[in-house]
Amino acid sequence: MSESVTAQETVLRELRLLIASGTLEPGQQVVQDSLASSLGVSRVPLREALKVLEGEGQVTYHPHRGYFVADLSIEDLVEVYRIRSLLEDEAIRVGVPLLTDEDIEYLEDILHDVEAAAQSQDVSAVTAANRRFHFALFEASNMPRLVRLIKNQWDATDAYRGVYFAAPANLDHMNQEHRTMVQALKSRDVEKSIALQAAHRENSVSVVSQVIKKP
Amino acid sequence: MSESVTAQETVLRELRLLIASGTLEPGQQVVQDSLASSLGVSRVPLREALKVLEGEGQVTYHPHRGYFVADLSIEDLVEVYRIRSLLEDEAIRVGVPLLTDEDIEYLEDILHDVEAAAQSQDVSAVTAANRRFHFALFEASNMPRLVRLIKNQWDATDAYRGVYFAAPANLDHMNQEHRTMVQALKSRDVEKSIALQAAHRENSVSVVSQVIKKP
DNA sequence: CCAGGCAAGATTGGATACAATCTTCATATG
DNA sequence: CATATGAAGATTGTATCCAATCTTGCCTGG
Repeated sequence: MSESVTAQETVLRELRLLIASGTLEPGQQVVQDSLASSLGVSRVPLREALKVLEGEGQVTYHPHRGYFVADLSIEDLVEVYRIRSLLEDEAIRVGVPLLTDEDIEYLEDILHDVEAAAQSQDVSAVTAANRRFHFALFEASNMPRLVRLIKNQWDATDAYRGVYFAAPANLDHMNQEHRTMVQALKSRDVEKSIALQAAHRENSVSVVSQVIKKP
Repeated sequence: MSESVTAQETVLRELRLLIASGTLEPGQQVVQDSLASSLGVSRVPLREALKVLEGEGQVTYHPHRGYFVADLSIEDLVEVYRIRSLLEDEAIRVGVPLLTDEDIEYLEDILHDVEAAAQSQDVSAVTAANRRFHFALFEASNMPRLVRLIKNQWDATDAYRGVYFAAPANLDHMNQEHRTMVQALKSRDVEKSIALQAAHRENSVSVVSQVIKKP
């Protein structure tokens, strides 16, 4: 025990999981009283965590009516991915020339994690490691605000992205792309890196859009 | 009277003003108890408003130590403006071809407001009208998430930008640029619009960076 | 003189209680 | 039958109170 962190931080992490896992379904109202007690806290830290998520667009807020899990339309999805491409292209453009050999070794280490997780069909481990891989690359840009914005865009679609990693074919494809990406990074080929990242995004946008269209 | 809004919204607006006007100085701690009572509310709505500002990067938060008004370094400023250019270029690229004649009339109306405010040396009116002008343009993109991100970047430098409009020479320059911009919009010249917006940004970044360097 | 530690005060974090608002549903009314 | 009304219940919004943590400054011991 004795997590020296605050309850709002704990609650925020929990909420992200609940949303990303779909336990809290898109469109659903977040009833503060029941959720707070189910998390073992009062409504105060829960409300503060919800305000953070509101700022990230993960939930919407209507005064006196409460918070609702954000429900992405196809238009929203397209917009999020367009914004991602603007921001990620920049992060790569700036970051790749700054990559040290150690950075690339580190990226390869993470890549092993991704592949190990893929091997054992552990979807949530794949998701986590994949995220680490891409953000290790983005962070090479040394632009913390930019990286934070990219994170927000990723989070916005987390509730839908899980399905992508469920299919083994997608996993193989992803691993292939990652390896090609590392090759491009090693030769510090900015344009190729950007193109590969773009292709990577396009794959998931098409899959996620089908999930959204479904219901 | 009977503003049916919530206290947290009111407080949020007040806080923005306090920060933009420099009443709350960069780096300064936000003491919740005194600020809350000076605003006539309890700490709860204040804390929720502060969470929103934290998400926008207007204040920083350290658990058990509190909120501090964000203090931009030169590197932060450069990053904010680089991000702005990525996002604003896109908004213009998408929005300009969609502009209706009515939209442009509306923009010219706002432009009159800006010039009237400039004439009467009303710095805060200039700031407000100038913002309306640019965001009316950005909103033509029909990309609400993109517009919101741009807003955040503007807010991040609001505490410093006031000085730009204080000098009459800058005001003349700005009006000139605005008029040229409207001409470019009328001919739906995307590239020229982007270039003009970029020049506009460059002016203020150089001025603001001097303000930051000073202390 | 300086480093470390300890106690008092200040400040933030969170739980509870109550007020304000919204939602629902039964009832009345045209 | 459709619509308005209004009261009860549900839910959110905020104030207050107490607990937890941090800061400050004094004191001690070296």
